[in-house]
Amino acid sequence: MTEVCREHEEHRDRIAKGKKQVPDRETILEISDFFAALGNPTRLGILYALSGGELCTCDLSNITELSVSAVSHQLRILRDRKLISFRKEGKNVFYRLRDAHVVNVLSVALEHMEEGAGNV
Amino acid sequence: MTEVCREHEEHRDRIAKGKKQVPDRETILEISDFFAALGNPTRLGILYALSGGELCTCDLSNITELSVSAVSHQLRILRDRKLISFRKEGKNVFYRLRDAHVVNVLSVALEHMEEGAGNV
DNA sequence: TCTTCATTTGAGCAATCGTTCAATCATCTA
DNA sequence: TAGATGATTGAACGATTGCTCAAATGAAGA
Repeated sequence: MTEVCREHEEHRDRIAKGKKQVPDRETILEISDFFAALGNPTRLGILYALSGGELCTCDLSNITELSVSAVSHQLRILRDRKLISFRKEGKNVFYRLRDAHVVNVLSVALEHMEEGAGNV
Repeated sequence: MTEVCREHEEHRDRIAKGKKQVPDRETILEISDFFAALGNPTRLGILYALSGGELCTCDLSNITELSVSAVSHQLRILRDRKLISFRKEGKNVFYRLRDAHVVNVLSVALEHMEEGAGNV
């Protein structure tokens, strides 16, 4: 690490330019946390399911075909990452997508998949 | 898992609706792989750096302040996930972002961060 | 050819992740 | 109040991740 490949000026220039593009460490960590939350099949399934409207924990357990406990653990992660919010009604807890950005990101990802990222 | 909370019809209806929103298993895995690739600070830093133009492995090692080996391992993951492509020039290998979707996704994520996902 | 430099690769290891299981909490109803 | 039901929590575990280190590969120049 830290060594520039040779003493070529072009390397130093490129490095300086590239460095400018990288957000500060804290922002990087926030954003990668956000993506990491989406980077799991169970959580992604939960989010897609919620895009059709609010659902309670056991509904999500049913849809994902995972234990209520497993789903609850994942819901906590999605809550912590601010991707979903919830309301309590009697014994049930209903979850919903927290904002439009989640939906946007999901659709851009689908584009990426569909537009032949798999071939080319 | 699998049990509907009670015998309420509304649960069955919601579950049916939620299920319809979830893409098939294979698509879910593809998309979550895509997000998982973005869900790591090192890889995210690499992608942001590359948004300023192509860079070689040792440039990226310098920018990320990680060993060349560590960067190379992460570059392979980004290559496998089709997020970047590369060209060889002499002893160097120059990497670049593969398509506009990556940039789109990154900007939507930034929006999500900036628009007070951290508070509310 | 031999050497050097940029990069890749594979083994190894600590840290993290995702699930299960059992226990607990919270709310409703009898 | 007791019992039932929905949800959460924490421990435990195997699997995966991300790094380091050492070795291997590939290209350029002496």
